[in-house]
Amino acid sequence: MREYALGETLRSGQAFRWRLTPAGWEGVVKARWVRLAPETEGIRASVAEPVGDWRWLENYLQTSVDLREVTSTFPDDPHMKRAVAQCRGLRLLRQEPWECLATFILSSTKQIVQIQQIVQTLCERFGEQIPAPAESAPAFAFPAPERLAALAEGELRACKMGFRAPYLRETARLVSSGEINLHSLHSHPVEEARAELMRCPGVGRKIADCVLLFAYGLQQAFPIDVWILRALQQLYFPRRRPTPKRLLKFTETYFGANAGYAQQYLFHYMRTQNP
DNA sequence: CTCCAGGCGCCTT
DNA sequence: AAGGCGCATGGA
Repeated sequence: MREYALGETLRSGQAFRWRLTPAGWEGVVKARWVRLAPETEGIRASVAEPVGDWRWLENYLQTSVDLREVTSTFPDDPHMKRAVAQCRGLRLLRQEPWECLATFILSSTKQIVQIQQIVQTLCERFGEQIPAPAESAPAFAFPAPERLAALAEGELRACKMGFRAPYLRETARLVSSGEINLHSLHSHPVEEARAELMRCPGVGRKIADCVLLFAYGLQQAFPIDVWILRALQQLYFPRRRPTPKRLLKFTETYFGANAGYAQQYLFHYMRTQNP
């Protein structure tokens, strides 16, 4: 593994369950409690129970991705150069599809801190408790779709998710019933996979693209949220205001083979720039 | 107080 | 097709 900006990656708005403690970043991956701490050579990982095979974590963290190779495919313009300089070591995680889909349904018109709070409450109330060190806070798996589908809407609303509650509940039902199969999306063309995700209520183009990128690693996905919209308009279209359709076409052609990665660098660049 | 947040669904033109 | 608006909730 080469450079890895662990803290930047874990709190860059991709995943919402990582908390910084004096001992490191604590979170849950594939129903396992994990603590991560950066070291001079790599990342030190602690778990609650012994594991022999670490591929689940290497895959989640995407440690084997060569970032220089990725960023070398970015367009050669001053904005991307600055973004790359500012985001050195930033990576895309590879998350579990269900958790990613559910948490991004909860993300609409919410600030990242708020999303984290909602997700934490949801997991504490409805997730299975999992082994964690005694000195650590109790840990919970992300609730299975079956569990959320069986809840009353009011139980979800009590987690402060507001109007997103019926969206999450119905999506949980679609997934748990098998009407939508998240495991089969890997083998579909990206347009089909996107359309399938968008069958879920509360999932439009932006959230579908987040799931395609953050859970399936599809680099053709380029989520356009308010931050990216501002970035594109300010950096690439300072004079004219292109239509959303035109803007989408631009992102599909301009950012290259790792467009999804470029999007995450732009997002983080915009959010960490001047106030 | 108002404005906005990693949007979406639905209703008008 | 394109634009406007309401939706819960909380922070700035």
